Amino acid sequence: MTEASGSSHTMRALTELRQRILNGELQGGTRLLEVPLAEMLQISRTPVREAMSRLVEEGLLERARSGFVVRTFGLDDVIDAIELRGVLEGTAARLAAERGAEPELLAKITAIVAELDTCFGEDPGDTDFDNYSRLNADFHRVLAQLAGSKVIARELDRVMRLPFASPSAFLPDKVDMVSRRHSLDLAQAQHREIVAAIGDREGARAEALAREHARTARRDLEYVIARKRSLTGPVASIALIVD
Amino acid sequence: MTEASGSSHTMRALTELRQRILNGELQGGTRLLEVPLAEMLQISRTPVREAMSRLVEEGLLERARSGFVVRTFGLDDVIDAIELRGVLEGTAARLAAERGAEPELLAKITAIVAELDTCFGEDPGDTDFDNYSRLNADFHRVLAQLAGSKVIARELDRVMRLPFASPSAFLPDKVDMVSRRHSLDLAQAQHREIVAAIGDREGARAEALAREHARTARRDLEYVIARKRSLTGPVASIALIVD
DNA sequence: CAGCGCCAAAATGTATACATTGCGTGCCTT
DNA sequence: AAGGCACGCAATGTATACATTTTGGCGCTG
Repeated sequence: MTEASGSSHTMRALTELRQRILNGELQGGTRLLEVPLAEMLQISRTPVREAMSRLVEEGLLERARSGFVVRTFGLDDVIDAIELRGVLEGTAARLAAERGAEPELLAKITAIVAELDTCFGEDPGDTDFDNYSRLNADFHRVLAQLAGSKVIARELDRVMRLPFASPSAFLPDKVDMVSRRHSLDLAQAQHREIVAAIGDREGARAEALAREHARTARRDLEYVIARKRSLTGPVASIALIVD
Repeated sequence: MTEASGSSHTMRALTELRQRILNGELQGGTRLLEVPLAEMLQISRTPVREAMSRLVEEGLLERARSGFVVRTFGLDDVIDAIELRGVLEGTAARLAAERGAEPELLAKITAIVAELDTCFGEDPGDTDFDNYSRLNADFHRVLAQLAGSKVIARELDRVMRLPFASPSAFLPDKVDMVSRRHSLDLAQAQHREIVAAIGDREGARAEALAREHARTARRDLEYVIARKRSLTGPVASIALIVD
């Protein structure tokens, strides 16, 4: 939605490179050379450069003395990114409460929380993780908007784009669904509380709750890392990064 | 220091454009066209593009559907940026206290605070604003490092680069030095308290103090805006922006 | 008169050739 | 043999020509 959908060469290079970085194919510190990449993608250096430039904006690459390198993330950085997300979401929640959130957005996030409930079946094995993941991402997106601040929403968006700061990154497919379900129950209760606090204009409480929510996510991540042998899919990068 | 010193065409364009944006010559929302800029700077479109791309990274420009526009900042955004800075510096201070700051950095920031004292002469009119401004920037830079987190330092750096979020942006030359001096006294007292709280490992207190410090900066800004007729120099952009 | 669609020109996207820079290697000098 | 200078390669920086997309306006039509 935020992404310009263009099918130009730049976009293809952007998508391709982003994927390879998130996959872990391109490890942190790897220098990206324009010519080999251009040859690999069968395009000229120009759109490659353009794509790399945008990946710097996204925080996945860094500019070196000359050229670009893949940004390095260690376990410490992962933890810090989640901490940061919690702080920013806390701020968003507090400001939403203090300044009074747009009723429309408040209704929207309430609806999302309600819909999240439908992902939880009777049986723990019955949880709709995919749907939860999508709705959870929506929750955090709307939360970012609730403060009604372009500046804050923008920085929050930046942080969430860091490959692991996203709250949906910790929902791997096949990992011990029963105990994951436990985490999600807790997270869902927190969603409810955060929205309630904003509705009640209790800024400080909303902020504290949002921070706690992120702390839960961090614990989830630590759990995932601890069992990373059984991981596949979108979190593979984390498994590689923290090796 | 962070800035690559290169004297290439790209760097020249970057410097030139940045200056014109901060000057207010290029107002928010202005679309930047490559060809006219290239002609103006007597260079080709390539380095112009490159420079604009980097200005997106700095947060001064945005990418539109196609091309670039100068990012728009309103008074609300200015306030939010300062709020955000306070939150991030608060986080840095808290983490520094919780995790234990590097003694070397702690010594460094203590020295900066001490040196800041030397800027205050007996007479209010005797204040060395320039030196204060420089040291104050150092204080905030070191504070950003104290958390020992690349991720947090990076985002904080981003926010501080926003033209007005920087705590040194509110020290215009000729404006009512006596009452400015009052603000600086307060700010300096806060500097001291923040460092003390970090040294004492009082995370929550350090966080609260850093936030309060930013709130002081916001009040300073509001004061500056209120009297903006008498402004010149680096804050001229604010005067334009909030008109 | 409003709305739709198409055309032209202006602006960006892309390719490619050439310039410059930085670094490593090897030879020459002492 | 060791040090330094120079040459050359490889990579990015820059210019420019060409392709594609976007946009705004004009005229047609309902």
